[in-house]
Amino acid sequence: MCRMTSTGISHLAAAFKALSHPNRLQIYLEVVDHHRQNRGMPAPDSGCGVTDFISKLNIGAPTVSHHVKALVDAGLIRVEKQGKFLTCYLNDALFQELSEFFQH
Amino acid sequence: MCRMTSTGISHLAAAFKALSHPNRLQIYLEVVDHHRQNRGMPAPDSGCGVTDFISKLNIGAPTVSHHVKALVDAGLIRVEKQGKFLTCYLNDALFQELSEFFQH
DNA sequence: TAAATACTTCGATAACTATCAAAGTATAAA
DNA sequence: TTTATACTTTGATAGTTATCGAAGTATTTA
Repeated sequence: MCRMTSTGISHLAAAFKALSHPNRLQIYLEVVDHHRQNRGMPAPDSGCGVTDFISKLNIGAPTVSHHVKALVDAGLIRVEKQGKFLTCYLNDALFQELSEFFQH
Repeated sequence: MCRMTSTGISHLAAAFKALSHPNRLQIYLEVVDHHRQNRGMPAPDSGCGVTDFISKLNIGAPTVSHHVKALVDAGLIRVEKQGKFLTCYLNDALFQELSEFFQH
C-alpha cells in the first residue's frame, strides 16, 4: 500500500494517540519547550517537573500521572525519579521520527 | 504555560486524534503519497480514490466512510465528489503546520 | 518517629470510538 | 427503466478512555 510497514504505522499511530488529548499535548509541549531552552546549555538538562503540570492543567494528580505514563508508553518522553520528584525529558529520537514524517 | 493558545492546542490535538488510528493513518499516508507523486507534474492532481481504501484496508465501506469523514473534519484532507466517486486531496496547510510543530 | 509531600494504584463511571449489518441515496451503465 | 456501483446513514455493540475520589507507597522534613 505504501512504503511503511504495518508495525511502523502502528508505532506512529500510538505516538499520535498519545498526543491526541489536549491535556497530554500540553504536557508534551511543556517538555519540548523545556528541552529547547536547555539545548546547547553548559549545565545538564534539569528536566521538567511533574508537579507544575498538576497546578497548571487544572486536573487532578491521578489524571496527570496517567497522562505522563501514556506519553512514556508511547515513547515520546522518558522520566527519572529523583527523590520524591519525577522529572520528564524529551525522547529526541521519536521527535526526530515525527519530524521526518512531516517532511516534504 | 507555553506560547500556544488553548484553541491552537485543541486544533492540533484534533489533528493528532485523527491520525491516532492505524487505519486512518494509513488512509492519510495514501493521500500524502499521492500528493507527493503528483507534485510538480504538468497535469492536475488526480486525487486519491476512496474505493481503493476499502479493498486495501480490509474493513467495510461504512468504516472507511467514517474514517474519511474524521480526516476531513480534522482538516487533514478534503474531498471532492466526481460523479459517483469520491476523491481525496491533501490539505497542505495543516500538513505544513504539523511539519512546523516538529521543527527544532 | 510523626507529619507532610509527591506521586501511583484502584475502582467506578460517564463518555467516546471502531466496527458491522442493514437500509438508504445518488450516479452510471445496460 | 432496471440493475449495478459507490458511497452514506442508522442502530447496535463491544471495547476504550478521561476523570475522579479514596487509599497506598515512598521520600523528605520537622
